[in-house]
Amino acid sequence: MTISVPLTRMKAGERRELILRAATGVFGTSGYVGATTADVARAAGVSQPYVVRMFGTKEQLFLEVINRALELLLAGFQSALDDTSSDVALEKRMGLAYVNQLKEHGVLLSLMHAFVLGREPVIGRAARAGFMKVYRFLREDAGFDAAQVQNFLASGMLINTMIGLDMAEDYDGDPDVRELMECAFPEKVEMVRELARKRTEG
Amino acid sequence: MTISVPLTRMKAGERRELILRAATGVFGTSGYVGATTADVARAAGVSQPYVVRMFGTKEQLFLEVINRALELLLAGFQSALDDTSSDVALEKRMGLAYVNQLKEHGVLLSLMHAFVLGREPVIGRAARAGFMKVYRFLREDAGFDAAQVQNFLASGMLINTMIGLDMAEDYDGDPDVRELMECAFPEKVEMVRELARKRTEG
DNA sequence: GTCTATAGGATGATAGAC
DNA sequence: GTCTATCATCCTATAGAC
Repeated sequence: MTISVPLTRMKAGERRELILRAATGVFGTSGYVGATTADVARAAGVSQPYVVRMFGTKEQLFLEVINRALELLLAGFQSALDDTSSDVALEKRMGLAYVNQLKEHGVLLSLMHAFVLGREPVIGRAARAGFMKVYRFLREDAGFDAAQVQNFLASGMLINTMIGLDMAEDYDGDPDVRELMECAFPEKVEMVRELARKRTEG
Repeated sequence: MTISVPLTRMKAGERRELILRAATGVFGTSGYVGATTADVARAAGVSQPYVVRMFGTKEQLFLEVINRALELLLAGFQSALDDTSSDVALEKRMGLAYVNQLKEHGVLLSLMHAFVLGREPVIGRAARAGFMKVYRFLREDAGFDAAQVQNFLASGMLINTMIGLDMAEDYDGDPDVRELMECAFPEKVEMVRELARKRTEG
């Protein structure tokens, strides 16, 4: 009698997280429509039907991806809020928390893709609700005033855009791009460029 | 002998502009991947194969759409730059020129969709080049300093995001949304809401 | 829990008539 | 210049075995 359990078996919860991470990267790169469930499956090392089986539909998978991204983002903000040890201003700590989300590719970009699909009935509603959740966290929990929130979110959207553009591809080292990025996220430019380099090589 | 020319005939140049306008709206709503050539054809009142015939591929059509959008945007900026009659500050005039592009649906959103597709080989390159064109116009022609450009572009990306989210759909009249939008484009909130209303009704 | 096979639907693009 | 018909591809989702 041989062991019939495949070596690749694991608990559903673990696979779920694995697939969600993979999906985050894929949706971040290709967007909701452009990403295929087969892309996600390949990235996660499972079969395409399994992805669908586990999440029901591609749409539901995407919703879980952006909900997870929101949780990560708000958790990062909450940590920045709680960390009163450093003497760095709150606004700056929050900015760093935002940029730190770039460590996992697709977290911010998946959200960005959702944010420009407001006319999709289901995704649009979720995207608006998610955006407002962030807004209210900044306004209420973090205590930002209206101008601060606007500034903060605007910078965030510019960062998203430049990451989405994949600026490092054609303009790595371009002084104009460098100037723009330093303005948008000083102290973090090196980290961003390094991430881009790592991807190009890997 | 009867007239065999269909009533719908027109010169290619006119149809071209007609289709480009329609495509701008469709791509703005659904994004590059989500928009279909059939959607564009329907919006333009022509057949789907005709759209493909005229532009070669969907990709080339999209490239023409974003190039046209860039031309409109830069032309608007140039006008704001030339108009020295008013005593409004240049930065503000440029901001109004930006928001005025909302009058044609899809101009800003098509660009935004392109901006988050940096990893698409062809579209990504065009998107980066277009973004840098705007950047250099602001920096050199308009004479903005680094911080001004960063601020201006950040506000622009936030505006794009809120338009893309279609905020008016669920949050029309919400005081939080109103506050955020007034911050982002004062004097223009009414115009934007009116456009949203017109769409909902029409 | 995970896979293979495949159905079913949409979509980009071509062929060819008028 | 514009349309109808149609092909080939791709992709989501289902069925069912192990």
